[in-house]
Amino acid sequence: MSDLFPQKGHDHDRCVHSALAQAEKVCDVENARFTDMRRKVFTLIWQSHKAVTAYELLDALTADGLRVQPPTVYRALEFLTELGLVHRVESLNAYFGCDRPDCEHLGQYFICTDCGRVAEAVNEDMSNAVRKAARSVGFTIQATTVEIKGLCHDCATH
Amino acid sequence: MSDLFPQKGHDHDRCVHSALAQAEKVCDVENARFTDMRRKVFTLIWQSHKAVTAYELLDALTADGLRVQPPTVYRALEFLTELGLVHRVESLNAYFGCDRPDCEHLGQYFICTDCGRVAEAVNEDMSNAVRKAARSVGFTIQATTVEIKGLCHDCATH
DNA sequence: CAGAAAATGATATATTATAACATTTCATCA
DNA sequence: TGATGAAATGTTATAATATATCATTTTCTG
Ligand SMILES: [Zn+2]
Ligand SMILES: [Zn+2]
Ligand SMILES: [Zn+2]
Ligand SMILES: [Zn+2]
Repeated sequence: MSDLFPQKGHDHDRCVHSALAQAEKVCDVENARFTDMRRKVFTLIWQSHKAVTAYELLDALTADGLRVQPPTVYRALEFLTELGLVHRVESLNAYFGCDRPDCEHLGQYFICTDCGRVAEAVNEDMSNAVRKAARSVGFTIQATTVEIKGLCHDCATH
Repeated sequence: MSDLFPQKGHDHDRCVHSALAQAEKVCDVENARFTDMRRKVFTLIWQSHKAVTAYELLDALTADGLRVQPPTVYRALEFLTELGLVHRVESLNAYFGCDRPDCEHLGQYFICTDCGRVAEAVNEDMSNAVRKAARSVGFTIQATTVEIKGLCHDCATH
C-alpha cells in the first residue's frame, strides 16, 4: 500500500517549502506575479493537508492583523486555482494545495471525512476509464472532478 | 456510440411518467411518503434534463402561486436525494432526476456546459478504477462523485 | 518620469443553505 | 372515533458562500 496521505509525524515544513518552491517556479514559468497576498493565502492553505474554506482563510488573515475583505481572498484563490497551485473541492467549497502543480492531471481527490485531509491521486486507470467512458458516449471532456470521500488508512485503523 | 443524452426530439413526457412511476415505487418500497410538495419538486426537476438549483425550484413554485420558503425546498431535496431519486451536482449546486433510482450506482455525471443537460453514467470501468485506486492506498470509500464537464454530442456537432 | 495594466481596497449585494420554533397533517391504536 | 405522537410543512431569522462595481494603489513598460 503506497502512502498517499502523509504520515502523522512527517516533516510538514518540508511540504510547505517544497510547495512554495514549486509555486515560485510555476509563477515564473507562467510569468505570473506571486504577490504578497497570494503568497499569504497560499501559505495559509498549506498550513495543513486539510481543505480550507475561503472564509477560514479570511479569518486567518484577519487574525494576522490584516483588514481583508472576501473579494481579496477569492481573487487570490482564483489566481492560485487557475495556475493549478491549489484545487477546489466542490463538495466542500474548500481548497487545498496541489503537491504536483507541474504535472498534468485530472482532479482526483481522496477526502477523509474523519481527519479532513485531502490527498490527490494521479491515477491513470481512473483517467483512462473516464476518457473511455466519455468517448463511448461521444462526450468531449473539458474538465473532470473525481471526489472520493471516506476514511484514510490512519483514521480507518486508529 | 450509445446515446447517453436523450435525442432532441424525444418524448419527454415518457421520461416524466417513467420517473414518477419509479419514484412511487421506491417510496412504496422504502415506506416513505411521496407528499404533494415532494411530488411537486420532483416533477419540477424533471421538467428538463438540466440540473436545477434550489432557488430556481423555489421561484417555479412561487410562480405556481404557492408561498414557499427555502427550507421547504431544501427539505424536499433532502428527501429526494436520500432516496436516490434525484442527485446533486456538487460543482453546480444543482439537482437533476435520476433515471435509474432502483439500481445501485456511484455518482458519475456528464454535464454539458453548452446545453446544461446532465446525464448519468453507470459505468463499471470507472467504478472499478475508483475502487481499485482506493484499495491501493488503503482508503475506505463512503461516497464518490465523478463530475465530467464538457460538450454532449449534440452540442459538439451542431 | 508618464501612462497603461495589473492588483488590491472598499462597499454593497447576490446566491446558497440551515437553525429554531410554530403549526398542520397523518398514521396508529385505545 | 377521537386522543396522541410522529412526520411534514410553515414561518422567521440568519449563516455561509460568492460576486459585481468602482476607487485606489502598485507595478510594468517605454
Ligand atoms: Zn505535510
Ligand atoms: Zn483521515
Ligand atoms: Zn426526457
Ligand atoms: Zn449539450
